[in-house]
Amino acid sequence: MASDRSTDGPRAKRPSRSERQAQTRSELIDAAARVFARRGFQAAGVEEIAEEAGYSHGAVYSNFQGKADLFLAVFEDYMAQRVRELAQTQVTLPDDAALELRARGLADQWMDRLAQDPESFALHMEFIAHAGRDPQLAHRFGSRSAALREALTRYIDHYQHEIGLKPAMPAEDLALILRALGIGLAVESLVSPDAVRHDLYGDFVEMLVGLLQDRALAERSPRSPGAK
Amino acid sequence: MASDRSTDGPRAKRPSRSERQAQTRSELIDAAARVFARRGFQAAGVEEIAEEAGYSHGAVYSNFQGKADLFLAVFEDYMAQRVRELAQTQVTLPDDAALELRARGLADQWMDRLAQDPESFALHMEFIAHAGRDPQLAHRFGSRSAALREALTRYIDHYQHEIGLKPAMPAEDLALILRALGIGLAVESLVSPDAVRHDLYGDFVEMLVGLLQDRALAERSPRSPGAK
Amino acid sequence: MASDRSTDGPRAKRPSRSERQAQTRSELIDAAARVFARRGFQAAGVEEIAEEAGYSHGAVYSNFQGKADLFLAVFEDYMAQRVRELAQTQVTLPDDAALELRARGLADQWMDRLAQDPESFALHMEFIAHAGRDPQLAHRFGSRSAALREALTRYIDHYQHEIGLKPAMPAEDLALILRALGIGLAVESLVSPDAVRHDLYGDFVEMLVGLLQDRALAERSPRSPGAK
Amino acid sequence: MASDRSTDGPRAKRPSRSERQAQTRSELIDAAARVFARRGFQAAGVEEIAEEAGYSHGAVYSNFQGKADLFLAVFEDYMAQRVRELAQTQVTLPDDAALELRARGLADQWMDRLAQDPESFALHMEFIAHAGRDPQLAHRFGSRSAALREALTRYIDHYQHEIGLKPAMPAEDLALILRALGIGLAVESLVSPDAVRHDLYGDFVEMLVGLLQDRALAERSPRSPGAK
DNA sequence: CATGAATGAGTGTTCATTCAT
DNA sequence: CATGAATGAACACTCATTCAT
Repeated sequence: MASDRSTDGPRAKRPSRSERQAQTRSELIDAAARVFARRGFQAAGVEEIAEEAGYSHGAVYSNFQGKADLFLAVFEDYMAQRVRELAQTQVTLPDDAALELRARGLADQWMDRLAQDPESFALHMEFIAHAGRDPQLAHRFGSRSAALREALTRYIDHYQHEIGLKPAMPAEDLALILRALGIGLAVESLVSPDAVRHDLYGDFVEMLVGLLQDRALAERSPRSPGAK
Repeated sequence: MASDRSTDGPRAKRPSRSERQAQTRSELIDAAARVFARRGFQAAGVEEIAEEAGYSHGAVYSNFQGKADLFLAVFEDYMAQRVRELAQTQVTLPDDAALELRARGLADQWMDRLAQDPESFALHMEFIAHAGRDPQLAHRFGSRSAALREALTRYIDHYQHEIGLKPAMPAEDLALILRALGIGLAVESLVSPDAVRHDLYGDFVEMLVGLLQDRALAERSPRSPGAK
Repeated sequence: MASDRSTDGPRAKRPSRSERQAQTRSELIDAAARVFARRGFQAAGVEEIAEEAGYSHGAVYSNFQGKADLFLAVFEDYMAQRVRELAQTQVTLPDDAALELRARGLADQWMDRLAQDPESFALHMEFIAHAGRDPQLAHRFGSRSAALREALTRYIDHYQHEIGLKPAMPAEDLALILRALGIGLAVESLVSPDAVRHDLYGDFVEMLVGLLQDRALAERSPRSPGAK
Repeated sequence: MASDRSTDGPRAKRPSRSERQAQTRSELIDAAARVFARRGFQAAGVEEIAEEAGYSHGAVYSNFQGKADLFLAVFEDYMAQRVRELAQTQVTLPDDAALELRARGLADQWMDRLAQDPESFALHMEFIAHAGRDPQLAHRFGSRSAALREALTRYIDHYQHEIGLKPAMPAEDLALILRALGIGLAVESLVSPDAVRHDLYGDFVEMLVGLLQDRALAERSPRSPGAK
């Protein structure tokens, strides 16, 4: 929980120096998000970004270490947004929705976003490739990615518990697999846009969850000694 | 038509013009493969590649349209190699190996290669990101990728038929999913090297195939209440 | 619980406004002297200097017109120091020391300092070159240099009078020549460190003064080779 | 299919590739000399230089390692010119001119050039200061300077022998001293243009040579008993 | 007076590509 | 076909300086 340190009460008319800087920073991040998405990481010029935000390019260097640092700030915002979205989903969907449908819901959401905004995904891939040659950068990127992976893990864990699917596979692994699948499909659709049916991810996830549930049920019921 | 044969021995095959060119081309491709893997697509210099092959950079432009074209040639070779490898695997493994183990074999092979040579994967991701902003390039890249996808589809199809798994999911989709998963896990491990267990891919695939088989059996078994 | 600030110490001399400023100014100059010597005029950053002094870079602009102005202040201090040093030398050396040895003493002092701290000389050269394109700056620099030149002139004049060397060359010219020689040798040793013997300056000056004295004697008593 | 490969032998009208490059190189050097003199080393832009020569700035990087390398090439030409000039002087002046006048001739020549083209001198000082922080550069600069120093040494040596001045001071030292004096006076006149009389250098050199000659004569004369 | 956010001028260098030889 | 001189687009970053607080 954050506390407000302001002493001048609720009506601070004049933005203080640090408020103004926070605003500048945030405007730069927003502008950068647009320009990076539009042009890609490497093709985007620092000047171009600053201009989009209505500042001189020097302002970028006043607020960030450099282009890569600015990108990471954009990415951090983006991931925070995704985490919030996931929490939202958890609340929105009826809690008693069939597990398959919840899972497919997340998958479809991913594919929808991809269809709507393939640039952002391409951008992230580009940055990963860029960071792949720079361990320091890779690490900074990775730690920002972790938040979402962990949120997804918690999400899955929650339902696994509820339904008793647990034994099939640790939530952590499942979360990783599902995310990896989403990423992989996105890559494939970047390369061969027509090769990836929009529903494929959802179909597969739904099927997978169904299979896991069936098995869980079968294992609990002593009557059917099962296959094999 | 043959030109003048000089007398430098019966079997000293004097390379013809086109043979010589094919040789140059192939030397350039090999050199490029090394340099691209070592330095990345964008960081690799045309000069550097030509030098590695023992030519001047101009030679590259005599044999390829440019850097991207050279890359595609390298990639084509690489994919052809992978296809050949897949065929080899099909032959090597005992044909009666449990399906799960075959599937896991492929998955493990992928992870092994990734562990050994992460650079190549990073390279391909980099190029995909690069091509992502250039539809023409993306298409050229995609069509080179297709070959492997198709080979994998045929491979899966073969076993699905044999075992009667067919209904669960079209071979094509399954191939796509499995590949996507491999790619996604590779991406994750690029970003967070420690987050991806080496066996995870194999474990999952083995489990998945097991589940599918179980279901197929169950569906055929009279005792189970009708299919969904 | 924070304690009260105003109770620290009984009668700590509270610096007045202008004393405080003079102190800041002087701290900045000292810090600048170190940083300029270490990094050179152009490579030294205003920020770096301010940091060395424990201020923000803005403090520099509150106390000086800019970087060049700060440099001139440093240079002024430096020259004042040299002038004081010259006066000191005048007092220290036995007044009846042979003129040759006095002259050589100054020369050797110059070479010693150069050997110990070539950076300062390089710094001055750099600034001269910088100011060379800016007449206003050159003039400001020149007027600070003049003080030392004049002090040296007076110094020489004093002994010329005493010994009656006067006619050979005006003290002003001789001072200029001797200084120029020192500067030129320093430049040479900057460019080719091994080309300049450490004693060369002293040897030459000693010889020169000897020659001048001989001639003065000869002129006064054309016929009698007087004793020294 | 006759080619228009001409067989025109020695009178090749068309400049060969390497001739053309030599020409480009030389044009760039000439242009650089002008721009460097006009604007200074650091203020001169590579683009500006290339433009002055009628090439793209890339041509500079095709022919030189970079800006500093280009400068060194300019400087090399400049020094070669000075060496040639010195040889010329040796030939031009009547060989029986009084030694004092020869010496003063060189000094005056130096001051004349300085008066005419102070920029070149300022430029060299600037580069020395620049190179002062980069030992590698300093060395490259120094070795180009050496040629002139050596030529001057030989020049002096020649006349010292002839007249029997030798013992006073080794030619090498004298050459160094005279050059250093010229350089130092140039520096002084850069800093305080009015402080340096144009004739001062010549006057001093003339006097110095006179003194040395007198002493040499005195030492040879049997009448002076005091010779060591 | 000191601070520091923002400015913006200033630039050498790399490198894919072209084209005359 | 191979060569390599020349092109020219592209660019992140530094840093002295200003000015509102």
